[in-house]
Amino acid sequence: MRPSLLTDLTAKVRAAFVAEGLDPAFGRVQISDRPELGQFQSNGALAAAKAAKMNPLSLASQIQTRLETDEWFSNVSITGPGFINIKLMDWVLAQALAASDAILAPAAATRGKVVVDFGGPNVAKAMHVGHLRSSIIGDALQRHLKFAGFDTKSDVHLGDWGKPMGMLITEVKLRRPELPYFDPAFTGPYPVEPPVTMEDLETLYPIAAAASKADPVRDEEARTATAELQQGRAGYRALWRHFIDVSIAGIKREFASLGVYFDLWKGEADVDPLIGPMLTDLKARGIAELDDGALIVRVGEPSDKKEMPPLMLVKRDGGVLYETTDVATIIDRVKSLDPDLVLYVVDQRQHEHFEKVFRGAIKAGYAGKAVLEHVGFGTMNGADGKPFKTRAGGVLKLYDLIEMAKAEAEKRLVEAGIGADYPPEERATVARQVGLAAIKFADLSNYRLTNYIFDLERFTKFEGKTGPYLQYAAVRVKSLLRKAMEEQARPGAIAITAAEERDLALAILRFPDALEETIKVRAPNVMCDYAYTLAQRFSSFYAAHHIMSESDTALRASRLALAALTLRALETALELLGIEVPERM
RNA sequence: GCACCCGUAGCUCAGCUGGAUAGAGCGCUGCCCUCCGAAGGCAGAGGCCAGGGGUUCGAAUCCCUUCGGGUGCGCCA
Repeated sequence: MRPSLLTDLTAKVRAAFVAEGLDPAFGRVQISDRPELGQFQSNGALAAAKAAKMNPLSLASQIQTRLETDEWFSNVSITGPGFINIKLMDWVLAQALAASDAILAPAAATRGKVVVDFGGPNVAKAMHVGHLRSSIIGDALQRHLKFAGFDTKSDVHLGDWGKPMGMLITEVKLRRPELPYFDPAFTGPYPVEPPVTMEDLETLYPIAAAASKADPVRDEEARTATAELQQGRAGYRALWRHFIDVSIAGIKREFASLGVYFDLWKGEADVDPLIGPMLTDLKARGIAELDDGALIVRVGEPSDKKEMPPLMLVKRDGGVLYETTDVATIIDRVKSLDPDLVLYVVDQRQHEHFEKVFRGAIKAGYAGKAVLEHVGFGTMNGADGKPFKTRAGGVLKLYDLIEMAKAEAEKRLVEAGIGADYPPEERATVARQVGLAAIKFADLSNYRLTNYIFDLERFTKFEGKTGPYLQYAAVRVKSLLRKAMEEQARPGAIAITAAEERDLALAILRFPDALEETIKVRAPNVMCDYAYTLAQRFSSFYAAHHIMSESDTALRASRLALAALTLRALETALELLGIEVPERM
């Protein structure tokens, strides 16, 4: 973990507690709730006094006496029942800022290996708003993990092996039975040209799904086709391969337009070869058992508040499920990557599924040293509070959502009179960056488990707590620094003198704490808050002190340096959230 | 029925490893551009933290319970 001002302070206060013969855990320091009393506070004396049956005020006083000898502190006071308030010398802030390069730079990968499983697009299905949260949150988390020094591998985990594949095969068969893929006597080679386009698949899938739901005969056909595909029927495999290839091309485009990156493009089908041996192994060791024709693993534990259904590996009809591929994927990842942690950024509604898979994998000894963790999230709802739908009641495609956001951003730019003189390409780029920032920040700034209401008009507003506001704040600093450059005004040594500088410095220096907290709770809204507070503090500073007209050149140089550092911290935070900052807007 | 998530300002949301006077944005009121980008800043009004019990010196935070909303519960993903 990278050190921060807060961790340094905690170390000092801990030392004071230890010197009093108390547990260092009591020395935890936090940002003060009462800024007029101090910049930081420690409430440890209260808890420590309780544990040691001491008087909290006299204990706090002893800690105070020890802390007062430290040259870092300009003031250590006690208020209330024993709160310790701390103010730092301004030179401590200046010194920390001078050394802040270390806290704002990415760390070398020394903290272990993490696999982040997110996105989860399905073959043949257009990506829709349901994929948005997983993609945005997962991407933000992988960026944070990489930056903080974890060897991180993201995997899109394509949905390419379940019953939807069987449904599609039967739908194509119904429409074009003459194709060689359906002729059992055909010995190949099968055509190289795909018989369907991405658009075809997107049309066919909902039809096939509806048919399956409405007609038990069709459903049975789909089930059979899925089983035959999984058992290796050549024509089906060849046709399925086309589905995959056509789909992946489209899916890659979608993720690229979102600015979301994956290290690995694996799918459920990739672990198919592992499934047979895995089932054999589980049966041989008596971990899996037959129950009513299906192969299951009982994963209930005595401590369960309610009965946990078993992990189902093979259905009565011989088909496997995503539970099966998920367990096999753990085997695959442990074998190829041997991670310390695997994060599954998937809708909270699948929580029980993951609980079963994790228990099964651990019971079978497949997880290696990896901690398996489901990072769930809530739904994105429409204005009515129900999961987001288009006006027509359908599912909104991700592509269309992005287009809407771009158009809305464009509208705002026109309203604000920005970019009228920009070249068309730059205008389009800025509209895209602003639209994406609006969507991403709105999504990420809510705690991931809460359901939130999607309101594009509100998200794209340039005022208030929005992505575009943060971009604006960063762009404004860039503009200031450009102007300084033109006027040959150079940044210099930072000296903290004014209240707004102090507040801004403290905000910048909180970056490592925001980073670590985001990772610890796997929740990017922490970093969103950091970025927003930082931008606000800068705005206050900027409004209170006119920099370029400052006649004291040392002071001007200091303030320029503070502005430059703010920009660096803000851009870094936004980058971790997957938000781009234009040069101007 | 059982389990999980949630209920905080008019609206949208933070805060939840217990700590002082519960925060932000929008909206509302009033100020601030002859000066670096006002998409901004400053100040203000607005809350029995769903209700009720309990633990504690101290509860929005932990426990129990009621009500209200969402989700899930063996052969879909």
